[in-house]
Amino acid sequence: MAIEQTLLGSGPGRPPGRPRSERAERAIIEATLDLLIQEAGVAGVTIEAVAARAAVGKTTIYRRWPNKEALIIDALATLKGPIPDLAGESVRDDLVALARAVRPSQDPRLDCVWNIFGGATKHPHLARQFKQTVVLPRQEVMRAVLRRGIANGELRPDLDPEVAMAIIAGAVTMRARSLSPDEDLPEDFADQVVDTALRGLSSGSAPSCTGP
Amino acid sequence: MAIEQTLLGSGPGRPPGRPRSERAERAIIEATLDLLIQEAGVAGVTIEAVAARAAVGKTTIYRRWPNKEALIIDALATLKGPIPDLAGESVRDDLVALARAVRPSQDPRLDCVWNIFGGATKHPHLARQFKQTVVLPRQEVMRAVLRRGIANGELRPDLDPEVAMAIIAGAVTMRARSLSPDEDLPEDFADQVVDTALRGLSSGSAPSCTGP
Amino acid sequence: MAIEQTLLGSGPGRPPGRPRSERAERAIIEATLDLLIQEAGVAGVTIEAVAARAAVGKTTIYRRWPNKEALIIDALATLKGPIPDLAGESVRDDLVALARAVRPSQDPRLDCVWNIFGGATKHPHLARQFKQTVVLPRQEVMRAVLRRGIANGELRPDLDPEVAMAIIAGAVTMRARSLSPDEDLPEDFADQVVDTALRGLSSGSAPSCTGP
Amino acid sequence: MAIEQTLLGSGPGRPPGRPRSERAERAIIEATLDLLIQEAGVAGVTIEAVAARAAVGKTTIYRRWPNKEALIIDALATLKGPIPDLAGESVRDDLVALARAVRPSQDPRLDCVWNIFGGATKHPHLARQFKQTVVLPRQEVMRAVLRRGIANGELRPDLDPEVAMAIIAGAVTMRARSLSPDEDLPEDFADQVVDTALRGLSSGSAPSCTGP
DNA sequence: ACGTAAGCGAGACGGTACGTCGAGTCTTGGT
DNA sequence: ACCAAGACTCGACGTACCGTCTCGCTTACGT
Repeated sequence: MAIEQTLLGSGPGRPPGRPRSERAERAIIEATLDLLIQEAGVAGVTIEAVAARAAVGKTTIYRRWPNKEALIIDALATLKGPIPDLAGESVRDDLVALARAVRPSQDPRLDCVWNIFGGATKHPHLARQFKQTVVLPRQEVMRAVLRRGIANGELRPDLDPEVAMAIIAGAVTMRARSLSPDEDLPEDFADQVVDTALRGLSSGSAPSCTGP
Repeated sequence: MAIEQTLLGSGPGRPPGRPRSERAERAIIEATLDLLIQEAGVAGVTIEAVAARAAVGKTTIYRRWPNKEALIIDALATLKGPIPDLAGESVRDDLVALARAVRPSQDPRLDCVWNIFGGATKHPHLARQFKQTVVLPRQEVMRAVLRRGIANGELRPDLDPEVAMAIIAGAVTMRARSLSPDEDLPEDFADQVVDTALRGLSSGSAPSCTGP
Repeated sequence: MAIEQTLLGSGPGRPPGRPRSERAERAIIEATLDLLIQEAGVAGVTIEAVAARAAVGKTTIYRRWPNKEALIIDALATLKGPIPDLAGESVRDDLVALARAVRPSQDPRLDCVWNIFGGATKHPHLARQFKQTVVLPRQEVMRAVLRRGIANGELRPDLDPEVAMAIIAGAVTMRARSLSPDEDLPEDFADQVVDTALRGLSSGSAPSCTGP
Repeated sequence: MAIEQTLLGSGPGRPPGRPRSERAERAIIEATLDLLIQEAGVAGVTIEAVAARAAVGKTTIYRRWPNKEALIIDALATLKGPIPDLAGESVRDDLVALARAVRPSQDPRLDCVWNIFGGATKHPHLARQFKQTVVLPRQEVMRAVLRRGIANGELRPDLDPEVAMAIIAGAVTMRARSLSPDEDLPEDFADQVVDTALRGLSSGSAPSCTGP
């Protein structure tokens, strides 16, 4: 999401002038994340503090990101673990894998991102961009899994994938965000959620049982 | 959550001096909410702007709330509609009613609150307080409904109420927060979620049927 | 030259709100002058340094002066000694008194002002204002003395007061500005200049002698 | 005052490598002067602006001048017209010629220089250098003229050349620096000053006339 | 003809200071 | 004891230049 050093269609040639320092870029991201956890929140992240900790001029930060929010987003995006590889056999197992990836339990910093981009924020433009690059790809994968389940009969044929997605992803994130900073999600919470959702809450589960 | 005009054991008598202006208090809350929606975000809410718009001195605000966050929480708490009265007959209907109340669809401002208090925030202390006063009471009601359902056989006996709560509340809020500012939740989303959750996602719903 | 706390025709009543701190104002001016001499130049005067040394917020400075230059001018204007009282008997003695006042020898800081406001500067507006408040009044006094001399016969009747002013004031300031920072004007330089100017440089002094 | 491309005793041979571009040097000086007048002040002269306007890299400037001040001095030194050729007959005429040269009326940019180097400045070192190369040579010429006048009887024998110099040069520069940017010195101001100074201000001019 | 040494435009680098904004506190006179 | 107004200190914001440092390229000589 950082400002790209544009080439303007001039072909593959390097742009003129001194190239940007990769070292600086890394140091800035690192410093940002450090401050996020150390200061326990977005409020503690100051461009000036980031610059100082990364031993970098403020200019060098602003050359890459237009403002503080954008920097934080980018920093958090690097935290968001990769989309997990799915076994592709059992739909249930794939859903559990995805649910687990919502919150890689080892990194509590990730949660911040959800506080910054919910609905109304200071920078709706960036929120949109964040959704594009981080949220949507994951949703797409889950949607595919759900469709596969519907197609191969593992899931009900009349299931609305959007509702199902909201249920699984929503349950995990909601639970994650109600944790204290020191707590952590129970190891098997993703499993529980997926199993419970698959089975259904009601004792009857009528429709599918009342089949002929 | 506002600072109460303390009595400190001085008996039941009115505190001395001029009483606080109710008019000012209302104007402040109103101004805060106006700014929240008008500026489309927490960032646009400035104590100075609130004071100006409410035609009130900054002092008058700080006399009542210790800081900006507290004011915003309080303002949002007034938005959060009351806990709905439940018919108490069908567990399914009660759950739908609660799910609907998560997001009184007429007021998009409500969403902000979830952005402010997720996990790591600037003021964990206030987040905790917010949870106490706003979130927990609602959870308690839902938990009661779920327990009732388990007890009377409408829901599976082995259901974990926490997981169920995460599923229903999570699905609705997750969906709400992925809306554009102008969109709104589909009228019957809460119904869909509850019905889907009750029924289960899987086609088999085996476990409960295969009981001896 | 500072920004006045305007009353806008509201009569003699005090403006509302907390009044500006005289203590702060004095401290700011003092700090500015200290830095001017200590750092030996305008370049060493930083708003941030002034604020720090005066134990004052930057805002408090900017509330009173629109920018750095204006502050420095005002600070220097306080240095510029008052217009001396003139005996009013001998024109020669009055001119010497005025010439001496151009540069109150005890204060080398004064010179800076001339470096800031000569002709072309960053802030022509302020330069004009400075001329109005500081330079013109002094010129007026000297002009009056010269006119008196022309009228009462002490000076030539065909003398152009502007030229005479340029000669006397110019000679002193030029000499002053070519001093090293540690040097000082010779005690009696003003006397020498006035006497030399009165007498004339030429040995003949013809015109006035060759009169009939 | 520019940094010379040093030879270090290697004889008369050209230094190796690509020689410096004269075109760049000229463009830099031109750009500097343009900015000086266009922005009406030293403050508007930015190395970056100069580089941009001269279509030159900043490096190319810094290779030649150690800093901004030095560049400006050098630029202004090119403006300062050459020391005029003096007829050498009438002392009065020579003084007028020199007085005129103080401010070649066609170029208002020249004045700036006096604003930069008066007494206390940012770079006393450079001010000294400027005096050495620009001011002193002119003073020397004027001093010689004055001495010649004293010797050949055109000027009073007891005249102090320093005082006389201050009077003539001071009068012209003082008058010049009190001009608006659009005004210009009256054509014959130098003449007036010299004549007035020679004649003396006083009506009596006694001393030289009352000689035996 | 070709290598080598220095110049060139461009632009990123670490800094310092700018002038602005807002937070939360303090101080007036008036209700 | 309250109120509005507005000044107070403090600290971060995002911008502009400074003077330095690479980049890849372009001269011009001395082999």
